[in-house]
Amino acid sequence: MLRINNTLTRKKEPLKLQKPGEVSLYVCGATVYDDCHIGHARSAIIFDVMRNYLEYKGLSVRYVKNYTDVDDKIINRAAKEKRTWREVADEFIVAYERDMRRLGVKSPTVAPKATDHIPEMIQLIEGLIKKGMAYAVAGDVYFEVNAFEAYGKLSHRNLDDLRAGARVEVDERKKNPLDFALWKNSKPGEPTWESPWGRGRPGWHIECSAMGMKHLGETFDLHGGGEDLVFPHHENEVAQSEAFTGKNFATCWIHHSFVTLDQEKMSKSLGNFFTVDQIFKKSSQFPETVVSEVLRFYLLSTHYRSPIDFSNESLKVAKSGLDNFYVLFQKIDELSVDAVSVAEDPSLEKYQARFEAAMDDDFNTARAIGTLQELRAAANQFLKQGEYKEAILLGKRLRALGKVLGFFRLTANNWRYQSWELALEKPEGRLDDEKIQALISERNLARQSKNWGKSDEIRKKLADAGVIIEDRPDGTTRVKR
RNA sequence: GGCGGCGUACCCAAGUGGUUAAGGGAGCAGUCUGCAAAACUGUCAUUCAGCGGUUCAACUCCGCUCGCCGCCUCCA
Repeated sequence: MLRINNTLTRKKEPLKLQKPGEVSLYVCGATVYDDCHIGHARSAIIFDVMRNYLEYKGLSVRYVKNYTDVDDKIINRAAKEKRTWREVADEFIVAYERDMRRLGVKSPTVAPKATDHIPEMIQLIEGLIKKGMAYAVAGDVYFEVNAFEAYGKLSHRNLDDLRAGARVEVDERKKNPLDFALWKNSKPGEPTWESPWGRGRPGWHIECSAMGMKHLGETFDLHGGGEDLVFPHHENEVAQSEAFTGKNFATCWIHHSFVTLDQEKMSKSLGNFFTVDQIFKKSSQFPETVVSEVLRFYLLSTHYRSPIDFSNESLKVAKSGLDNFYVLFQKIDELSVDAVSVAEDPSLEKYQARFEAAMDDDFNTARAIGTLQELRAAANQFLKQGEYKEAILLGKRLRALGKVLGFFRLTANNWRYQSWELALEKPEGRLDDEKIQALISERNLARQSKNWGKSDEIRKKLADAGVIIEDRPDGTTRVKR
């Protein structure tokens, strides 16, 4: 049974669904004002894996991940670059989608944009005013936190503790300094829409409530995002949504931890981040799928609620971990045994069971990867012992389970075996298949005449071009690029 | 100041109130090999930041200390 850590209760709870067999999942996506960095990649990959696993378990997942395309940062960037806010937002939506594609992240069921939901937001705000939960002041509308008695239940804080004013600018027009804007009177040059309170634009939190309710209904099973969104973003979403509907906004809240750099949170404001695009550009001699799997392997090798430190060394380790799997696949591919004729062997079920037990325990991908590695070792043992059918079966199972995590999307032939250090060096002249084969034939002739000097020279030449060769016992040569 | 998290071998990282503390990387030894690589085998924490307490039994529960980090302002 799948259990998930719920921020609301701070406990692992069994997944509870409103409709059997169907999961509604809402994730706060990106505010599109810049390229996304590894931290965003972590978020996207974690929820992609959760979604995959839910589907693997036979559930149908309706996954909504939004774009916040109206926001101060977008407006500021546009002003700085003398462009329209729309141009900026569109540019980074395209960039985000490009990065998701490269990362192998599947598209959500719906990817709504905030600006396509202005009428829904206005409706929500009007409802809140009518209920006495919000008030308008000179073109702005604020949510009144004192009117919502459960305020703080998600982030486990109470209004007294929050001691407003400590870090928030006090606005005399607010009844409570923690009251937050649902609607903002806009200044000249800013995006604006007609509203009952004059021309203006939405506040930060309301878009998620509006989009979520529209695409998933008033209550969703799962709502996720980064740890830093717990307060105030998600707390405010809970307040405004539940004040409006009188129902729970989400049954279970999932929050993941950060990617750090030298132990410090990677963030735009600190400037200590690597963008996804940078990583792909820096390692352009590897096919994108290879880089993508390396990033995934690295990001999933730590549980999602623990911070993970980013370094080239970690990527190197992830790369060699994947190499070992692909070497196995390559060896299995070389077998002449017909896989189709191989019957399932129930004794191999245990590996799958362990994988599932790990994933059922709050999506413990680190442990799940451990079970894949055990499975790999077992398959290698079978190969060593000449039990090819068992090896093939395990290989198939390995690929199937790896798929849930987004691994093994390549054939063994298309994987690249160079170690990760090469990724940060300039690309060497590449050899095409024909040249490689010619060199190998030449080397094999040299080997036959025991001309080891020449043989090693050719090996070196191939290695310099990024081609690794291994001699098999039968005298043939395995090529690893 | 308030709330929360973390500290496991050289590195990364799981984990449990009680027979062997996953797995990976690196290292070392061996099998194999012209060499190399891969794979396989063995080895690599009597110990889980420190100190107390609860318990028949704790690394796992409680308290304190030290260190690191996050949120309380935009942030995945």
